[in-house]
Amino acid sequence: MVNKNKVSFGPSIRRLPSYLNIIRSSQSAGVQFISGTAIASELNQEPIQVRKDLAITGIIGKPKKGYPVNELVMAIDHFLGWDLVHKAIVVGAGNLGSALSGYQEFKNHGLDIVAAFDTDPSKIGSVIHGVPIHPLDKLDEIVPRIGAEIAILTVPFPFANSSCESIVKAGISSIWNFTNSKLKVPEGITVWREDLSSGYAMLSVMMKLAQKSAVEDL
Amino acid sequence: MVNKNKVSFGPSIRRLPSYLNIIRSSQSAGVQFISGTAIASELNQEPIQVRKDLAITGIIGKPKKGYPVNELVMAIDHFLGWDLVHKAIVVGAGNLGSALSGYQEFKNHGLDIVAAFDTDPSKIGSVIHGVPIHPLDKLDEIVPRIGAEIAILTVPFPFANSSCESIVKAGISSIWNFTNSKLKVPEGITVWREDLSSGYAMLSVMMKLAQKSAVEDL
DNA sequence: TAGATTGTTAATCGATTAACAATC
DNA sequence: TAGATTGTTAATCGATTAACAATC
Repeated sequence: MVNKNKVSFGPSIRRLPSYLNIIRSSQSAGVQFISGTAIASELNQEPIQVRKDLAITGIIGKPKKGYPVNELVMAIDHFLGWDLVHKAIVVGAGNLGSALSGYQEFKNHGLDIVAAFDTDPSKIGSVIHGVPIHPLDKLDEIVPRIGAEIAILTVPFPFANSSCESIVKAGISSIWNFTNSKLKVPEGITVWREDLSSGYAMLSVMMKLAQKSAVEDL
Repeated sequence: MVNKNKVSFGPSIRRLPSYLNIIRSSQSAGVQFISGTAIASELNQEPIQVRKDLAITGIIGKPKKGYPVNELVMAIDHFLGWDLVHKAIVVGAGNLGSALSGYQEFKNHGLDIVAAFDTDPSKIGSVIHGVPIHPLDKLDEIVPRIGAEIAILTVPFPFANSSCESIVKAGISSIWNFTNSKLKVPEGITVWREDLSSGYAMLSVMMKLAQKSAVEDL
């Protein structure tokens, strides 16, 4: 039971969705085969990296031709678990929660947002992007009924951990955490934290470097 | 001019914002010193990793006591460039754009969202979270006037590259890209892509692994 | 056929972790 | 003082990149 929470090939997994985008658009263009070289050049990457990444999905390409597009799409979808539908709820129906509820793309990846929860009485009862908003204290009752597996957590920071507890208590075992809070969860609960601050940290540092090298270029 | 676009210490930079959160809350609790050990245990990390990460900011700790909280906050803020204010615009004033405009936290990190742009006539002229929405074709005129440096790109996928072109033409050199599109930009433009799909890919694969190990536990 | 592209094996690179003397 | 915590140096680990024979 070692490494229970360690996902190998993290970087490769994170790159697969970009490949899938490109491959899918070749697919709808009616192309039969796509080479790792072509995918790489589209993304400004090295071809060897694309080949290594695709290898983890189990797909086998043909020398000179590339990878069979239809099989490749299926292989990536399956590897990512995107060929299965998971019902999800949004907890915290603010702007971000609304935005995610409306993301058509997620539906193509098997993420089916079926309900949202909030404490604001003015929101409860209304519907955003086809998703009904329920009172937060009905989690226990509604989650088992609708069979939700995933909670998308978009409450304000101070409410993150209490909401998380309610979510776990309601029987959900996977949480996509958009708050800045490091959630304290019992063993067996899967959490992925989407950290916008760290994204801005990267942009900000890159900006500093760009300015510096622009000065050096003078 | 090698490595112009390579940021060293990427993983460390991405972890710094989490540390900053914890250190800031110690700061407001009036604590004078915080140890790497304490930060690590808060985040379920190894202390050595925290020490290594903090070292890149130039801060020096005191054996047995830890790091001086006030100096540490300043060191991280400065290293990340968060001690400077950058004016930003939102391009694409949908739900996600609105959500980001309202993020109070970003303001604390020097990100000042001063305008939004959209093509939808029903949105133009209105104000979200204090941010006025302008017509997209006024980018050229308004960006130089307000001195915006950063564009937060939250348009739907098909409009990503054309919007990006307009943004660059208007004189902006840093783009925070929330679309799924790999942007084609001229040299010297800094882009950070915030990729929600790759986040969901990670969650999804982790869910598969969790189910598998739950079965193995029987 | 000739040559583009594959999968594999090996080399390099960078990040994480370990070990430990220094020290407040 | 004793011991917790630091910064540094070395070891390990994992990811990326290079090299290349196999092949359609």
